[in-house]
Amino acid sequence: MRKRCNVVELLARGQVASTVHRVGVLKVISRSPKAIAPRSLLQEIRKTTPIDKVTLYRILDLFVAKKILRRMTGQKGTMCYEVMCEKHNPQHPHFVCRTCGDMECLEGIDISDVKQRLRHTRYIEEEAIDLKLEGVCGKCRTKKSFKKKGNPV
Amino acid sequence: MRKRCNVVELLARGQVASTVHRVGVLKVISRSPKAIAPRSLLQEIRKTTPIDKVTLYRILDLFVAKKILRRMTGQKGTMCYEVMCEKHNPQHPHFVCRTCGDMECLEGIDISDVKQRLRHTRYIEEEAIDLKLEGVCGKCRTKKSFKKKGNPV
DNA sequence: AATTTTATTGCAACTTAGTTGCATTGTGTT
DNA sequence: AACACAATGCAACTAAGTTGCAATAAAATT
Repeated sequence: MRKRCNVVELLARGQVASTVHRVGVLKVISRSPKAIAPRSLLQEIRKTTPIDKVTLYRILDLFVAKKILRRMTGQKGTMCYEVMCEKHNPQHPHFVCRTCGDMECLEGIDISDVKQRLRHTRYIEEEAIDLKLEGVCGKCRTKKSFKKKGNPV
Repeated sequence: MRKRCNVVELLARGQVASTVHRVGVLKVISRSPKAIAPRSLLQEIRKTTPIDKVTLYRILDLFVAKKILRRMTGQKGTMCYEVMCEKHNPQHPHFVCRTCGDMECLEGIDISDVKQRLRHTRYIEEEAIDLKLEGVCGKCRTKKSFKKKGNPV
Protein backbone atom coordinates (compact mmCIF):
# COMPACT_ATOMS: atom_id res chain seq x y z
CA MET A 1 0.00 0.00 0.00
CA ARG A 2 1.26 3.41 -0.95
CA LYS A 3 2.31 6.04 1.57
CA ARG A 4 0.35 9.20 1.17
CA CYS A 5 1.83 12.32 -0.34
CA ASN A 6 1.05 15.72 1.04
CA VAL A 7 -1.50 17.33 -1.25
CA VAL A 8 -0.46 20.89 -0.50
CA GLU A 9 3.19 20.05 -1.15
CA LEU A 10 2.33 18.46 -4.47
CA LEU A 11 0.46 21.58 -5.60
CA ALA A 12 3.30 23.81 -4.47
CA ARG A 13 5.88 21.66 -6.25
CA GLY A 14 3.91 22.02 -9.49
CA GLN A 15 3.41 25.74 -8.89
CA VAL A 16 -0.32 25.27 -9.14
CA ALA A 17 -2.73 27.47 -7.19
CA SER A 18 -4.79 25.61 -4.64
CA THR A 19 -8.57 25.46 -5.12
CA VAL A 20 -11.27 23.34 -3.52
CA HIS A 21 -11.63 21.16 -6.61
CA ARG A 22 -7.92 20.69 -7.16
CA VAL A 23 -7.37 19.64 -3.58
CA GLY A 24 -10.39 17.35 -3.76
CA VAL A 25 -9.20 15.63 -6.91
CA LEU A 26 -5.70 15.14 -5.57
CA LYS A 27 -6.96 13.81 -2.25
CA VAL A 28 -9.03 11.10 -3.89
CA ILE A 29 -6.20 10.06 -6.19
CA SER A 30 -3.56 9.98 -3.47
CA ARG A 31 -5.78 7.84 -1.26
CA SER A 32 -6.51 5.28 -3.96
CA PRO A 33 -4.40 2.10 -3.79
CA LYS A 34 -4.86 1.68 -7.55
CA ALA A 35 -4.49 4.01 -10.48
CA ILE A 36 -7.90 5.56 -10.98
CA ALA A 37 -10.02 6.52 -14.01
CA PRO A 38 -12.03 9.76 -14.44
CA ARG A 39 -15.31 7.87 -14.13
CA SER A 40 -14.56 6.52 -10.64
CA LEU A 41 -12.88 9.76 -9.75
CA LEU A 42 -16.06 11.73 -10.48
CA GLN A 43 -18.11 9.29 -8.43
CA GLU A 44 -15.79 9.60 -5.43
CA ILE A 45 -15.46 13.37 -5.50
CA ARG A 46 -19.20 13.89 -5.88
CA LYS A 47 -19.77 12.11 -2.58
CA THR A 48 -18.57 15.30 -0.92
CA THR A 49 -18.60 18.11 -3.52
CA PRO A 50 -20.49 18.61 -6.79
CA ILE A 51 -18.09 18.91 -9.73
CA ASP A 52 -18.53 19.10 -13.49
CA LYS A 53 -16.75 16.52 -15.62
CA VAL A 54 -15.14 19.27 -17.70
CA THR A 55 -13.58 20.74 -14.57
CA LEU A 56 -12.21 17.34 -13.65
CA TYR A 57 -10.69 16.75 -17.08
CA ARG A 58 -9.11 20.18 -17.04
CA ILE A 59 -7.62 19.64 -13.61
CA LEU A 60 -6.25 16.26 -14.67
CA ASP A 61 -4.66 17.78 -17.78
CA LEU A 62 -3.11 20.52 -15.69
CA PHE A 63 -1.73 18.07 -13.13
CA VAL A 64 -0.20 15.91 -15.83
CA ALA A 65 1.40 18.95 -17.48
CA LYS A 66 2.78 20.09 -14.11
CA LYS A 67 4.05 16.59 -13.33
CA ILE A 68 1.82 16.19 -10.30
CA LEU A 69 0.14 13.15 -11.81
CA ARG A 70 1.13 10.27 -14.07
CA ARG A 71 -1.32 9.36 -16.80
CA MET A 72 -1.49 5.83 -18.19
CA THR A 73 -3.78 4.26 -20.76
CA GLY A 74 -6.06 1.67 -19.23
CA GLN A 75 -8.66 -0.69 -20.64
CA LYS A 76 -10.56 0.28 -23.75
CA GLY A 77 -8.64 3.48 -23.97
CA THR A 78 -9.75 5.11 -20.77
CA MET A 79 -6.99 6.92 -18.98
CA CYS A 80 -5.82 6.19 -15.44
CA TYR A 81 -4.08 8.51 -13.04
CA GLU A 82 -1.76 8.19 -10.07
CA VAL A 83 0.34 10.57 -7.99
CA MET A 84 3.77 11.27 -9.45
CA CYS A 85 6.11 11.29 -6.50
CA GLU A 86 9.43 9.45 -6.60
CA LYS A 87 9.54 9.31 -2.82
CA HIS A 88 6.12 7.93 -1.95
CA ASN A 89 5.14 6.39 -5.26
CA PRO A 90 8.12 5.58 -7.47
CA GLN A 91 7.43 4.53 -11.04
CA HIS A 92 6.28 0.95 -11.47
CA PRO A 93 4.56 -1.34 -13.97
CA HIS A 94 0.81 -1.84 -13.93
CA PHE A 95 -1.47 -4.78 -14.21
CA VAL A 96 -4.72 -4.15 -16.07
CA CYS A 97 -7.59 -6.57 -15.67
CA ARG A 98 -9.10 -7.30 -19.05
CA THR A 99 -12.41 -8.18 -17.46
CA CYS A 100 -13.16 -5.31 -15.07
CA GLY A 101 -10.57 -2.77 -16.22
CA ASP A 102 -9.03 -2.23 -12.79
CA MET A 103 -5.43 -1.07 -12.83
CA GLU A 104 -3.26 -2.48 -10.08
CA CYS A 105 0.18 -1.15 -9.30
CA LEU A 106 2.97 -3.74 -9.47
CA GLU A 107 5.31 -2.40 -6.85
CA GLY A 108 8.67 -3.89 -6.07
CA ILE A 109 9.47 -4.79 -9.65
CA ASP A 110 12.59 -3.06 -10.88
CA ILE A 111 12.54 -1.97 -14.51
CA SER A 112 15.58 0.31 -14.45
CA ASP A 113 17.47 -2.01 -16.80
CA VAL A 114 14.70 -1.82 -19.38
CA LYS A 115 14.70 1.95 -19.11
CA GLN A 116 18.48 1.99 -19.46
CA ARG A 117 18.31 0.01 -22.66
CA LEU A 118 15.72 2.32 -24.12
CA ARG A 119 16.75 5.75 -22.95
CA HIS A 120 19.11 6.56 -25.75
CA THR A 121 17.20 5.13 -28.65
CA ARG A 122 14.60 7.90 -28.80
CA TYR A 123 13.74 11.16 -27.16
CA ILE A 124 11.93 9.48 -24.31
CA GLU A 125 11.21 11.19 -21.06
CA GLU A 126 12.00 9.17 -17.98
CA GLU A 127 8.45 9.28 -16.69
CA ALA A 128 6.93 8.38 -20.02
CA ILE A 129 7.90 4.74 -19.75
CA ASP A 130 4.75 2.78 -19.29
CA LEU A 131 5.11 -0.93 -18.65
CA LYS A 132 1.74 -2.54 -18.72
CA LEU A 133 0.52 -6.08 -18.35
CA GLU A 134 -2.85 -7.46 -19.11
CA GLY A 135 -4.61 -10.38 -17.54
CA VAL A 136 -7.48 -11.32 -15.27
CA CYS A 137 -7.45 -10.06 -11.69
CA GLY A 138 -8.11 -12.22 -8.64
CA LYS A 139 -11.59 -10.87 -8.08
CA CYS A 140 -12.70 -11.62 -11.64
CA ARG A 141 -11.04 -15.03 -11.67
CA THR A 142 -13.23 -16.27 -8.84
CA LYS A 143 -16.46 -15.17 -10.47
CA LYS A 144 -18.70 -17.93 -11.77
CA SER A 145 -19.08 -16.26 -15.16
CA PHE A 146 -15.33 -16.52 -15.65
CA LYS A 147 -14.86 -20.07 -14.39
CA LYS A 148 -17.80 -21.31 -16.41
CA LYS A 149 -15.94 -20.58 -19.61
CA GLY A 150 -13.30 -23.14 -18.70
CA ASN A 151 -10.54 -20.64 -18.07
CA PRO A 152 -7.44 -21.67 -16.12
CA VAL A 153 -7.52 -20.92 -12.39
CA MET B 1 11.38 -3.67 -41.44
CA ARG B 2 9.19 -6.64 -40.76
CA LYS B 3 9.12 -9.70 -42.92
CA ARG B 4 5.67 -10.35 -44.28
CA CYS B 5 3.51 -13.14 -43.00
CA ASN B 6 1.37 -15.19 -45.29
CA VAL B 7 -2.19 -13.95 -44.95
CA VAL B 8 -3.79 -17.26 -45.90
CA GLU B 9 -1.61 -19.14 -43.41
CA LEU B 10 -2.55 -16.70 -40.64
CA LEU B 11 -6.26 -17.25 -41.30
CA ALA B 12 -5.80 -21.01 -41.39
CA ARG B 13 -3.82 -20.96 -38.15
CA GLY B 14 -6.68 -19.13 -36.44
CA GLN B 15 -9.26 -21.42 -38.04
CA VAL B 16 -10.97 -18.38 -39.51
CA ALA B 17 -12.83 -18.58 -42.83
CA SER B 18 -11.35 -16.47 -45.56
CA THR B 19 -13.44 -13.58 -46.93
CA VAL B 20 -12.62 -10.59 -49.10
CA HIS B 21 -12.74 -8.19 -46.15
CA ARG B 22 -10.74 -10.37 -43.80
CA VAL B 23 -8.00 -10.85 -46.33
CA GLY B 24 -8.04 -7.13 -47.11
CA VAL B 25 -7.73 -6.12 -43.46
CA LEU B 26 -4.93 -8.57 -42.82
CA LYS B 27 -3.04 -7.52 -45.94
CA VAL B 28 -2.99 -3.86 -44.94
CA ILE B 29 -1.90 -4.66 -41.39
CA SER B 30 0.83 -7.09 -42.43
CA ARG B 31 2.26 -4.55 -44.87
CA SER B 32 2.38 -1.70 -42.37
CA PRO B 33 5.81 -1.10 -40.77
CA LYS B 34 4.05 0.32 -37.71
CA ALA B 35 1.18 -0.85 -35.58
CA ILE B 36 -1.92 0.62 -37.15
CA ALA B 37 -5.16 2.13 -35.82
CA PRO B 38 -8.70 1.46 -37.15
CA ARG B 39 -8.92 4.97 -38.55
CA SER B 40 -5.90 4.59 -40.84
CA LEU B 41 -6.89 1.02 -41.53
CA LEU B 42 -10.29 2.12 -42.88
CA GLN B 43 -8.64 4.76 -45.04
CA GLU B 44 -6.21 2.25 -46.54
CA ILE B 45 -8.72 -0.52 -47.17
CA ARG B 46 -11.20 1.86 -48.76
CA LYS B 47 -8.67 2.76 -51.43
CA THR B 48 -9.49 -0.61 -52.98
CA THR B 49 -12.74 -1.90 -51.41
CA PRO B 50 -15.66 -0.19 -49.68
CA ILE B 51 -16.03 -1.44 -46.11
CA ASP B 52 -18.21 -0.44 -43.18
CA LYS B 53 -16.50 0.51 -39.92
CA VAL B 54 -18.60 -2.04 -38.01
CA THR B 55 -17.31 -4.80 -40.23
CA LEU B 56 -13.76 -3.67 -39.59
CA TYR B 57 -14.21 -3.59 -35.82
CA ARG B 58 -15.79 -7.04 -35.87
CA ILE B 59 -12.96 -8.46 -37.95
CA LEU B 60 -10.39 -6.93 -35.61
CA ASP B 61 -12.13 -8.39 -32.55
CA LEU B 62 -12.25 -11.77 -34.21
CA PHE B 63 -8.58 -11.67 -35.16
CA VAL B 64 -7.55 -10.70 -31.65
CA ALA B 65 -9.66 -13.52 -30.18
CA LYS B 66 -8.12 -15.97 -32.64
CA LYS B 67 -4.62 -14.70 -31.88
CA ILE B 68 -4.04 -13.55 -35.42
CA LEU B 69 -3.50 -9.96 -34.28
CA ARG B 70 -2.04 -8.25 -31.23
CA ARG B 71 -3.99 -5.29 -29.89
CA MET B 72 -2.26 -2.47 -28.00
CA THR B 73 -3.57 0.77 -26.56
CA GLY B 74 -2.20 3.78 -28.41
CA GLN B 75 -2.57 7.52 -27.93
CA LYS B 76 -5.73 8.90 -26.41
CA GLY B 77 -7.17 5.46 -26.04
CA THR B 78 -7.29 4.41 -29.65
CA MET B 79 -6.28 0.85 -30.24
CA CYS B 80 -3.44 -0.28 -32.50
CA TYR B 81 -3.02 -3.60 -34.22
CA GLU B 82 -0.16 -5.68 -35.54
CA VAL B 83 0.27 -9.21 -36.83
CA MET B 84 0.84 -11.78 -34.11
CA CYS B 85 3.46 -14.11 -35.47
CA GLU B 86 6.43 -15.24 -33.37
CA LYS B 87 8.43 -16.05 -36.48
CA HIS B 88 8.06 -12.90 -38.55
CA ASN B 89 7.01 -10.42 -35.89
CA PRO B 90 8.08 -11.48 -32.39
CA GLN B 91 6.75 -9.51 -29.48
CA HIS B 92 8.46 -6.19 -28.87
CA PRO B 93 7.97 -2.88 -27.05
CA HIS B 94 6.40 0.10 -28.79
CA PHE B 95 7.16 3.75 -28.99
CA VAL B 96 4.12 6.02 -29.13
CA CYS B 97 4.54 9.60 -30.31
CA ARG B 98 2.63 11.88 -28.02
CA THR B 99 2.31 14.48 -30.76
CA CYS B 100 1.06 12.54 -33.80
CA GLY B 101 0.04 9.28 -32.12
CA ASP B 102 2.12 7.07 -34.42
CA MET B 103 3.14 3.76 -32.91
CA GLU B 104 6.61 2.54 -33.88
CA CYS B 105 7.83 -0.96 -33.17
CA LEU B 106 11.01 -1.16 -31.09
CA GLU B 107 12.52 -4.31 -32.46
CA GLY B 108 15.69 -5.88 -31.12
CA ILE B 109 14.99 -5.02 -27.51
CA ASP B 110 14.81 -8.09 -25.33
CA ILE B 111 12.30 -7.98 -22.50
CA SER B 112 12.27 -11.66 -21.62
CA ASP B 113 13.75 -10.96 -18.19
CA VAL B 114 10.92 -8.57 -17.38
CA LYS B 115 8.42 -11.16 -18.50
CA GLN B 116 10.16 -13.79 -16.40
CA ARG B 117 9.91 -11.63 -13.31
CA LEU B 118 6.23 -11.02 -13.86
CA ARG B 119 4.91 -14.30 -15.16
CA HIS B 120 4.21 -15.92 -11.84
CA THR B 121 2.84 -12.93 -9.97
CA ARG B 122 -0.50 -12.89 -11.74
CA TYR B 123 -2.47 -14.81 -14.30
CA ILE B 124 -0.86 -13.04 -17.19
CA GLU B 125 -0.88 -14.40 -20.67
CA GLU B 126 2.45 -14.34 -22.43
CA GLU B 127 1.23 -12.18 -25.28
CA ALA B 128 -0.58 -9.73 -23.02
CA ILE B 129 2.63 -8.03 -21.92
CA ASP B 130 2.60 -4.59 -23.39
CA LEU B 131 5.71 -2.51 -22.93
CA LYS B 132 5.08 0.98 -24.13
CA LEU B 133 7.13 4.13 -24.23
CA GLU B 134 5.96 7.60 -24.90
CA GLY B 135 7.85 10.46 -26.44
CA VAL B 136 8.12 12.62 -29.53
CA CYS B 137 8.98 10.95 -32.82
CA GLY B 138 11.65 12.18 -35.23
CA LYS B 139 9.17 13.61 -37.68
CA CYS B 140 7.40 15.70 -35.06
CA ARG B 141 10.64 16.81 -33.46
CA THR B 142 11.77 18.57 -36.63
CA LYS B 143 8.52 20.47 -37.06
CA LYS B 144 8.66 24.20 -36.46
CA SER B 145 5.67 24.15 -34.17
CA PHE B 146 7.52 21.80 -31.84
CA LYS B 147 10.90 23.56 -31.88
CA LYS B 148 9.27 26.93 -31.32
CA LYS B 149 8.15 25.85 -27.87
CA GLY B 150 11.77 25.52 -26.76
CA ASN B 151 11.74 21.75 -26.55
CA PRO B 152 15.00 19.82 -26.45
CA VAL B 153 16.26 18.52 -29.78
C1' DA C 1 -13.27 49.45 -0.53
C1' DA C 2 -14.52 49.55 -5.22
C1' DT C 3 -12.95 48.39 -9.69
C1' DT C 4 -10.47 46.08 -13.05
C1' DT C 5 -8.17 42.00 -14.45
C1' DT C 6 -7.28 37.27 -14.59
C1' DA C 7 -8.07 32.52 -13.38
C1' DT C 8 -11.38 28.93 -12.51
C1' DT C 9 -15.67 26.64 -13.08
C1' DG C 10 -20.11 25.20 -15.26
C1' DC C 11 -23.14 24.42 -19.09
C1' DA C 12 -24.38 23.00 -23.62
C1' DA C 13 -23.11 21.27 -27.64
C1' DC C 14 -19.88 18.68 -30.14
C1' DT C 15 -16.34 15.02 -31.73
C1' DT C 16 -14.55 10.53 -32.04
C1' DA C 17 -14.04 5.56 -30.96
C1' DG C 18 -16.41 1.87 -30.53
C1' DT C 19 -20.94 -1.01 -29.86
C1' DT C 20 -25.65 -3.08 -30.53
C1' DG C 21 -29.76 -4.66 -32.85
C1' DC C 22 -31.59 -5.96 -36.80
C1' DA C 23 -32.31 -6.44 -41.60
C1' DT C 24 -29.81 -7.97 -45.79
C1' DT C 25 -26.62 -10.35 -48.43
C1' DG C 26 -23.45 -14.08 -49.26
C1' DT C 27 -21.76 -18.90 -48.86
C1' DG C 28 -21.86 -23.74 -48.26
C1' DT C 29 -24.65 -28.11 -47.87
C1' DT C 30 -27.98 -31.35 -48.95
C1' DA D 1 -33.31 -24.99 -55.63
C1' DA D 2 -34.04 -24.70 -50.76
C1' DC D 3 -32.21 -24.41 -46.46
C1' DA D 4 -29.10 -23.02 -42.71
C1' DC D 5 -25.79 -20.16 -41.04
C1' DA D 6 -22.07 -16.85 -41.32
C1' DA D 7 -20.68 -12.22 -42.74
C1' DT D 8 -21.85 -7.58 -43.85
C1' DG D 9 -24.19 -3.01 -43.77
C1' DC D 10 -27.07 0.45 -41.80
C1' DA D 11 -28.91 3.31 -38.23
C1' DA D 12 -28.94 4.47 -33.85
C1' DC D 13 -26.59 4.47 -29.67
C1' DT D 14 -22.99 4.85 -25.68
C1' DA D 15 -19.05 6.71 -23.42
C1' DA D 16 -14.81 9.42 -23.20
C1' DG D 17 -13.16 13.45 -23.88
C1' DT D 18 -13.15 18.40 -26.00
C1' DT D 19 -14.47 23.26 -27.23
C1' DG D 20 -16.58 27.75 -26.87
C1' DC D 21 -18.52 30.80 -24.09
C1' DA D 22 -20.81 32.72 -20.25
C1' DA D 23 -20.74 33.06 -15.13
C1' DT D 24 -18.37 33.22 -11.05
C1' DA D 25 -14.43 33.49 -7.88
C1' DA D 26 -9.97 35.15 -6.69
C1' DA D 27 -6.17 38.38 -7.16
C1' DA D 28 -4.27 42.68 -8.40
C1' DT D 29 -4.68 47.71 -9.09
C1' DT D 30 -6.24 52.09 -8.16
